[in-house]
Amino acid sequence: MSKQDGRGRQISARTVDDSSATILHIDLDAFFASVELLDHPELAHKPVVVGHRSGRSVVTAANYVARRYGVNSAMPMSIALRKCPDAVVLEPHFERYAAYSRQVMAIFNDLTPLVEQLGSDEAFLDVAGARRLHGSPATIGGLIRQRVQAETGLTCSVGAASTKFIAKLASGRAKPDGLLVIPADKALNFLHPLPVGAMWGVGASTEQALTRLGVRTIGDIAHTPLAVLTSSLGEVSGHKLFELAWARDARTVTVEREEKSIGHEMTFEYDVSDRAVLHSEIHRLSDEVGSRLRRAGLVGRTVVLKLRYPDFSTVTRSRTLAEPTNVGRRIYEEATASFDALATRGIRVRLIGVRMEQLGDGAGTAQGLWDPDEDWREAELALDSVRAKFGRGIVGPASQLKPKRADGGGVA
DNA sequence: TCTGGGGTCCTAGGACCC
DNA sequence: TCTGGGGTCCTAGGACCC
Repeated sequence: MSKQDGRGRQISARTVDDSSATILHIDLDAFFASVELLDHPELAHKPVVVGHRSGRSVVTAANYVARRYGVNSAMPMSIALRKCPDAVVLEPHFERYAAYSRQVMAIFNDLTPLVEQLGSDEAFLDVAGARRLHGSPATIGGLIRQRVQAETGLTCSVGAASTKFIAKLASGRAKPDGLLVIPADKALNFLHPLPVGAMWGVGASTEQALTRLGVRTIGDIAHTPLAVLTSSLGEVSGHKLFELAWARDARTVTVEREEKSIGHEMTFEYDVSDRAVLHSEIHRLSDEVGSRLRRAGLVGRTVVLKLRYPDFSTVTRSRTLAEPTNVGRRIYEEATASFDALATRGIRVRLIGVRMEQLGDGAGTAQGLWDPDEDWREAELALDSVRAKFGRGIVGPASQLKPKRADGGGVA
């Protein structure tokens, strides 16, 4: 088995000792865009972005051609189209992505049970125990790349190292369609020249704070006194960054992690001030959160309401219940109470969200039982609340009563 | 240029108890 | 009358990631 560098070029397997690099990080290349291109191969050499063309949407994914124009995921669509007016915009198909994701994760699980999935397009694998069966880490990485390509038509990039952090950076450097092995004794050579922004956990804000300290590379972090880092970034973040800068990362590959919160939120296409509309939206979101809790067999104790105003400032209000619940109606009551305490007349809202925290096992409680009628009844209640406001049989003013979702779909 | 939706984690202040 | 220190829970905000 040979290895490949970051552009898919073959390099000799004998040049690298991969025996220490038993953690793989695998990342599908431009995942959503690549799935769309399977259906539109004629667009492969054109700039393609996945997302909605309309007002407030952002780029969900961009292929590598589009990225050459400076287009990236999470970028506002309006900016992306200004940077790349010829980009082909494709609507997302999340269920298809989920199906491909399951298929790819199944390939990983074929090779080792130690798979930690991150989102829909990434995973860490611990292949230390899979070596006898499948070969060295680089061999397994190559095998995965072949199988993913052959069975789905998608390409992925693989990083192999002795820690999660280095493996993740390595897959990033291997992109697109590459494999990169970083043996343990080469980790610092690889790590120290990289800019601080490459670090996991360093975003725009932390990068600014580090720049103020004159710290530009990961090597600079490693040679900054720990006390300087902690006083500027906080105790925990300072320690973490310092340890990672010396390639010390004890995190293991964890197969299952329990959920800490479940929530839904939505951005209106136009700012909404009508309280009846906002109430019924809180109702819809609460019902969705409730039914997701029930499906997962969970209950929650803290209800969080989130509002974002037209100036993009965001507030949250939370209420902790004496008794945990998974009933949409209860969630709605608490979220609405928070809303009413917060929202003055004429307030305009850009985004509204409902989240449930402090989750616990709902099995064995009365509320853990699934009531198939409940969502239906609550949908009726939501309608009633709107009718009570405007009178039965009218649906106006349409622009306010039917907030369009940012994705263009209507809301009942 | 104007910012989605799903999350996790950290900080800091205040209440409350011992 | 003035005042401690630790621990836990709750709340709000913000950074960050995919």
